[in-house]
Amino acid sequence: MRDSNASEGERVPRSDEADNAPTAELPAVTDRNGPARTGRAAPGVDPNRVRAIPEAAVARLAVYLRVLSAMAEHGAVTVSSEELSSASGVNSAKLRKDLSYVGSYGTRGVGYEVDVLTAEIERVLGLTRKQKVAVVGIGNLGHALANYGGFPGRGFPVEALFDVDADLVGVPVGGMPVSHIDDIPKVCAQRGIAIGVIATPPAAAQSVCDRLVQGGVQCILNFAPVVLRTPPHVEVRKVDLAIELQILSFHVARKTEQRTRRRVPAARASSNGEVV
Amino acid sequence: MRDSNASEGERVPRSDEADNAPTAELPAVTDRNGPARTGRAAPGVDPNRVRAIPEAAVARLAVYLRVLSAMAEHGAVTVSSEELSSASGVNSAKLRKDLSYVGSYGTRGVGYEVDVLTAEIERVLGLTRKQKVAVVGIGNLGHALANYGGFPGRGFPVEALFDVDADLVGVPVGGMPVSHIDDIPKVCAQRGIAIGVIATPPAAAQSVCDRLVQGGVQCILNFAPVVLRTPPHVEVRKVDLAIELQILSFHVARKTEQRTRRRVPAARASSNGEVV
DNA sequence: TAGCGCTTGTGAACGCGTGCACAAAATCCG
DNA sequence: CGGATTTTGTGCACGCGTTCACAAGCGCTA
Ligand SMILES: NC(=O)c1ccc[n+]([C@@H]2O[C@H](COP(=O)([O-])OP(=O)(O)OC[C@H]3O[C@@H](n4cnc5c(N)ncnc54)[C@H](O)[C@@H]3O)[C@@H](O)[C@H]2O)c1
Ligand SMILES: NC(=O)c1ccc[n+]([C@@H]2O[C@H](COP(=O)([O-])OP(=O)(O)OC[C@H]3O[C@@H](n4cnc5c(N)ncnc54)[C@H](O)[C@@H]3O)[C@@H](O)[C@H]2O)c1
Repeated sequence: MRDSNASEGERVPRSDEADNAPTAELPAVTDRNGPARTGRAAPGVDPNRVRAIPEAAVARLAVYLRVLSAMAEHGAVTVSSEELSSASGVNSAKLRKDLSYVGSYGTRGVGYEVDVLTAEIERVLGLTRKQKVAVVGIGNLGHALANYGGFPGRGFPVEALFDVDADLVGVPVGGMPVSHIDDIPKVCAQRGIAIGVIATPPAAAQSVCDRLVQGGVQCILNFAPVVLRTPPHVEVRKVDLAIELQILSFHVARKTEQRTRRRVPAARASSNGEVV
Repeated sequence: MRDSNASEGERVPRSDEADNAPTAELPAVTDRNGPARTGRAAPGVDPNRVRAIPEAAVARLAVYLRVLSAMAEHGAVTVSSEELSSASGVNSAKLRKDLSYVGSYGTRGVGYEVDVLTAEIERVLGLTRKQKVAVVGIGNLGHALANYGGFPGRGFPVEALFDVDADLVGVPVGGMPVSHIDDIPKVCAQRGIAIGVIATPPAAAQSVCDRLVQGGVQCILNFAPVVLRTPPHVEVRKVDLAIELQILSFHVARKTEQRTRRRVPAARASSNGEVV
């Protein structure tokens, strides 16, 4: 996904390490290792195993978390891998493999305790500490993001808003006044903001990104359809809706093409000889 | 990469065909979304198969398209794989491999003609025919989507809006009046809408999805944080912003954990001698 | 307590995507 | 006109993620 949106993780290294960089693409996901704190790594497990969690698995763990929380609200106490996987839309073997990255918190013959599993996934995903979010570009999309209750509700309080528009500065949006983009570095550093969301026009995105980095922001979620250049330590994820639509469009085209081909058996051959 | 988005189209097959689902995702990647080739996922060997383009490659092709269009505006006539790849944030070998799925339209020693390459990628992605889009749920997000010029501008005209709210029905948003969700099947079928975008509250998403499918929609872009169940022929991609934030949060956690461990030299060395 | 049925956890195989490295092709230039 | 130069296109190898299949483990029951 994957990604991403799967599909994804397209970070461009800044200038210096420009060309031969192995970089980007699946930026070396993890190596968390076992015990650390919080407790007993599963008994009998290789003591100092350094395990990397595939990014795709991280994305799915977040889905499991959402499903688990819905199940908990519904009163469920335990859940089997079969139930959880079908509710999450994945294969049960894959689910168990994903959970094995988290640790061994299931009971054979029974399943998983919903609250335990929830807590452990949250621990691994680093959700025990709330990450503060700043939104830059309070236009159509920025307004929606600022008003959205789903972020604070999931441990991502929106603690700063920025725009360049003088008419917007000072105006409260979603209960938070908009600041000017010149203050991005200062405000982000002061408030300890970890995640920056860019919802500005594409032309402004890179400069906004630079200021966020300057302010100590560690991750960026980018809605502007441009490739951002960042230093290696900053993680970037992009959400490009036009690309999503184009991927869907591709599938439509493929399907209708197949259907047409089936109806008209004598299709032409393309230049490279393959049947089209 | 999903992630992304994934990526990562997590479609759950409707009841009947339970396990062998092609899945697709990543997010992603993308990532974005994820794996699963675009060719027929048929278990049997399809002899004269359509060239299967990896979904990740499709996502990147869409990026190349955007970059190419920017280059064309800038007056570029030809472009080398090196230029295009660095502007797109990918490895040049990968870019050439991606383009090879499209065909051989480059000139060795020179590069690619911008307009030719653009046209060929558009052809492969099925962008030669405009795909009509409907947006359901004209709230915060739906408003932003309906007002967004980037969709029509890229060949995805928004041709219908729907909401359940009686106060909204009939009101024009972004130049298009809102219809009632009960009319989804009828209107979608009439106007030949291919892509449905779901921006309703999670609880309403599945029923909206069902109606879109009923109206003949072939693809769905889902913003509601729920797993949609659809018949096998309907392609679903999800955009879950909370999951994006959680993935970023995971990276933050990993980094700070590493940093902490490094500061506390009591850390053990792993068996293979590498510093942990 | 022993046996049985159920579910977890994971080793191992497989398949796919990525990156490397180079031959092929086309242009440039002397 | 032939060699040097540039850049494409791709065969191949490697590594990661997915999937299978099953042993290990736990609770229940007799
Ligand atoms: N609206 C959507 O549904 C949608 C969908 C996909 C992508 N996007 C992308 O998201 C971004 C925002 O879209 P939008 O529809 O909200 O645009 P918008 O024009 O409504 O809002 C942009 C906002 O950014 C502000 N801005 C302009 N320059 C700025 C700068 N240098 N620093 C800070 N703020 C600045 C503007 O004042 C405005 O408030 C765009 O890049 C767009 O391509 C939007
Ligand atoms: N706003 C964001 O930035 C954001 C971010 C991430 C995810 N989302 C998700 O996107 C979806 C929409 O978010 P929003 O902020 O726009 O919500 P919203 O409450 O502002 O808007 C929801 C709209 O859907 C309409 N609606 C309710 N039930 C409906 C039904 N059965 N059929 C059709 N329409 C119906 C409502 O009338 C309303 O207009 C939600 O699922 C939310 O979780 C939103």
